[in-house]
Formats: sequence, C-alpha cells, structure tokens
Amino acid sequence: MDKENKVRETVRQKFTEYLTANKCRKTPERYAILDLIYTEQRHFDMDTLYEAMNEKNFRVSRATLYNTMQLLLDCQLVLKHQFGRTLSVYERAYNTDFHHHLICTECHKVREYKDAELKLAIRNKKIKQFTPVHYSLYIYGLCNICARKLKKEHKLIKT
Amino acid sequence: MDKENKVRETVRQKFTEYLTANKCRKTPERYAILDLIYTEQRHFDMDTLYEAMNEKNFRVSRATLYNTMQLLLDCQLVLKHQFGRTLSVYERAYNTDFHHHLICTECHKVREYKDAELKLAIRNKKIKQFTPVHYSLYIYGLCNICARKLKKEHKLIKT
DNA sequence: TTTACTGCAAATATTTTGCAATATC
DNA sequence: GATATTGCAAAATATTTGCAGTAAA
Repeated sequence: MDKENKVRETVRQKFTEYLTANKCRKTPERYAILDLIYTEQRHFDMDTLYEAMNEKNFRVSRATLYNTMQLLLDCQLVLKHQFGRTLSVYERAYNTDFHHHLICTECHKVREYKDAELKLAIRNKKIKQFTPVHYSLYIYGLCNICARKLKKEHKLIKT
Repeated sequence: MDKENKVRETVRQKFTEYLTANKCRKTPERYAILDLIYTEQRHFDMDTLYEAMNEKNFRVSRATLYNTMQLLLDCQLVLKHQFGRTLSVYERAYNTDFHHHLICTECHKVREYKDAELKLAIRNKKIKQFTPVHYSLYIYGLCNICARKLKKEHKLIKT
C-alpha cells in the first residue's frame, strides 16, 4: 500500500527529471497515464490502458497515449514487448523484479519466469562495440495444459 | 554453393514431412516461398519477400505469403522477430548458427550476436510446467556509432 | 505570449478474412 | 470429384499524422 505509493512518487519524480531534461511539458495527462500504469496490473496493451484511463474519469486520446508511452519508453519507466503476435504488450520497468517470459505457442499465454542466474549471465556479458541498456528473453514452447492436450491428439512436433 | 543447395533440399524435405503429417497440400507456391527464403539474405520482412517473390517470376498473393509463413513458423523452418517496432522480421531457422540479437534503440539497426555460453545456459534451464521449444534473446542498447553521436550531444540517459 | 501538447479524424501500415476460381489429392 | 488453397479485394487491427484549439512555461 504505502510502498506502492512511494513507487508512484519516485517514478513521477524520475519522469519529471526526464521531461525537464528534454524540455517537454509536464501535462496532467502524462502524469495520469504514468500513475495508472503504476497502479494497475503489470502487463497491459494500449487498448486496455485506453479503456482503463477513460473509466478512471481521465479521458485521454489515443494519440496522447501513444505519445506519452513513447516518452515512458525513452526514459525506461516502461518496457515494450511483442510476443510474436501483432499486439504490443507493455509493463512497468521501475521497481519490478526483473523477469523473463515464457510464451505458449498454442494458447499464447505469457508467464513470468525469474532466474537470477540467467539474469546475471546476460547482464555480465561484455559485448564489443555495443552498450547494453536492457534486454528481453522470450522462451517459446508449450505450457503444461497445451502440452497435455497436444499429446492426447498425437500432434506433438518431432524435434 | 553446393552446401546451400543441400540445405534447400533438406528443408524442402522437412516441409514435405510436415505438410503430409498435417494433411496440407504440397503446392508449388509453398515450395517456391521456402526456396526463396533459403536463398536470399537471412533477415527479411513480408514486404521484401513479397517484392522478391514477384521479381523472381513467381507471383504469389500476400494472403498466400502469410498463410505459408504460418506453416513455416509452425514447423520451425522460420523464426519471427519483432524488435520493438511494428514491422515483423523473419529469418530462416534451419542450419543457421543460432544467435542472439543486439538492437540499437537509436538507429534500430540489428546485429547478430553469437555466444555459445549464453546459448547453453538458456537451453539447459529446466523450467517447471513448461516445455521450451525455442527462444529469443534481444539485447537493447546503443551501437557504437549512436553512442558516440549521443555523447557528443550530451544526451546520454542517466542510469 | 509563445509554442508544445491535446483531441479528433483521417491516413498509414500490417495482417486477416470472405469468397469465387483453381488445383491438389 | 471433393475440398484445401489461391488471388483478390475488402475488412480488421494497430499506430501515426495533420491540424485547429488549448494550456504549460
């Protein structure tokens, strides 16, 4: 509860810094969007966010939503994922346990997967001629439910 | 040269197996598309492939292209990437050294990054309730050219 | 007061779908 | 011959853009 509020305050501060540094205006729309992102569930898409904003009595246009999201991506308060489908999925990036993603190629459900060992292995890589900032690891395969279903139907792909 | 031909033959065979197993028809369009994918450069998008097909005197519709690509994805002869932009990028999956991707967030150029250690670390992970089939690791950051450019402009993001 | 930002609506880009014609099995 | 697949065009989806009005600095 309290912790959540503190996180929201911190990200608001970080956003302000970024906006100031880049000579962008501090509009109420931008802060309202950031707030909602750091209040609602972690994974979301633009349409869900749009609906949610309007339900919360803060009407914003899609144009503003996309505009603001770009800023949030730029200052790394939000991450963007495209799990192999058309729809982009976003999630907050500050104060979240960093995790990887397991994506079922049958039902398209996405599960978070935390593995500190992998995280370190990837982060500690020195790469020539490249300055890493963040990364995404998507593991595609079958969730248990779909694996069982396919096994029954003898449809398992030979590997 | 010869090797390239052999790869094309092998993937054609694999595709045939898959089509047979799934009771799909073996149309010339499908084989022509597979052939071109295993002839042209490794990374491509749908539009490029569409143009290339038509230049090669094998006219196919976009509908067929998308249809066939889905089959090729299903049987894992092709991989699909979405590097944070709208456009999907594809690449052949058979007989290629598996690699990761470095994506510059400034110029959006994509570089291949081979690292056997990481590859093994990821492949050897046992994950509960999930059967991994393949994976994608995208490392976002700045390529050297953009890093230098931004440094000059004092625009480097504080981390 | 200046001009960046917002909302709206239209435009763009990408992928999917319905349907009649065609070709595989 | 039955029907999966093709091409076409229209539809659906997702995102971007131009512009006039509004509000932050």
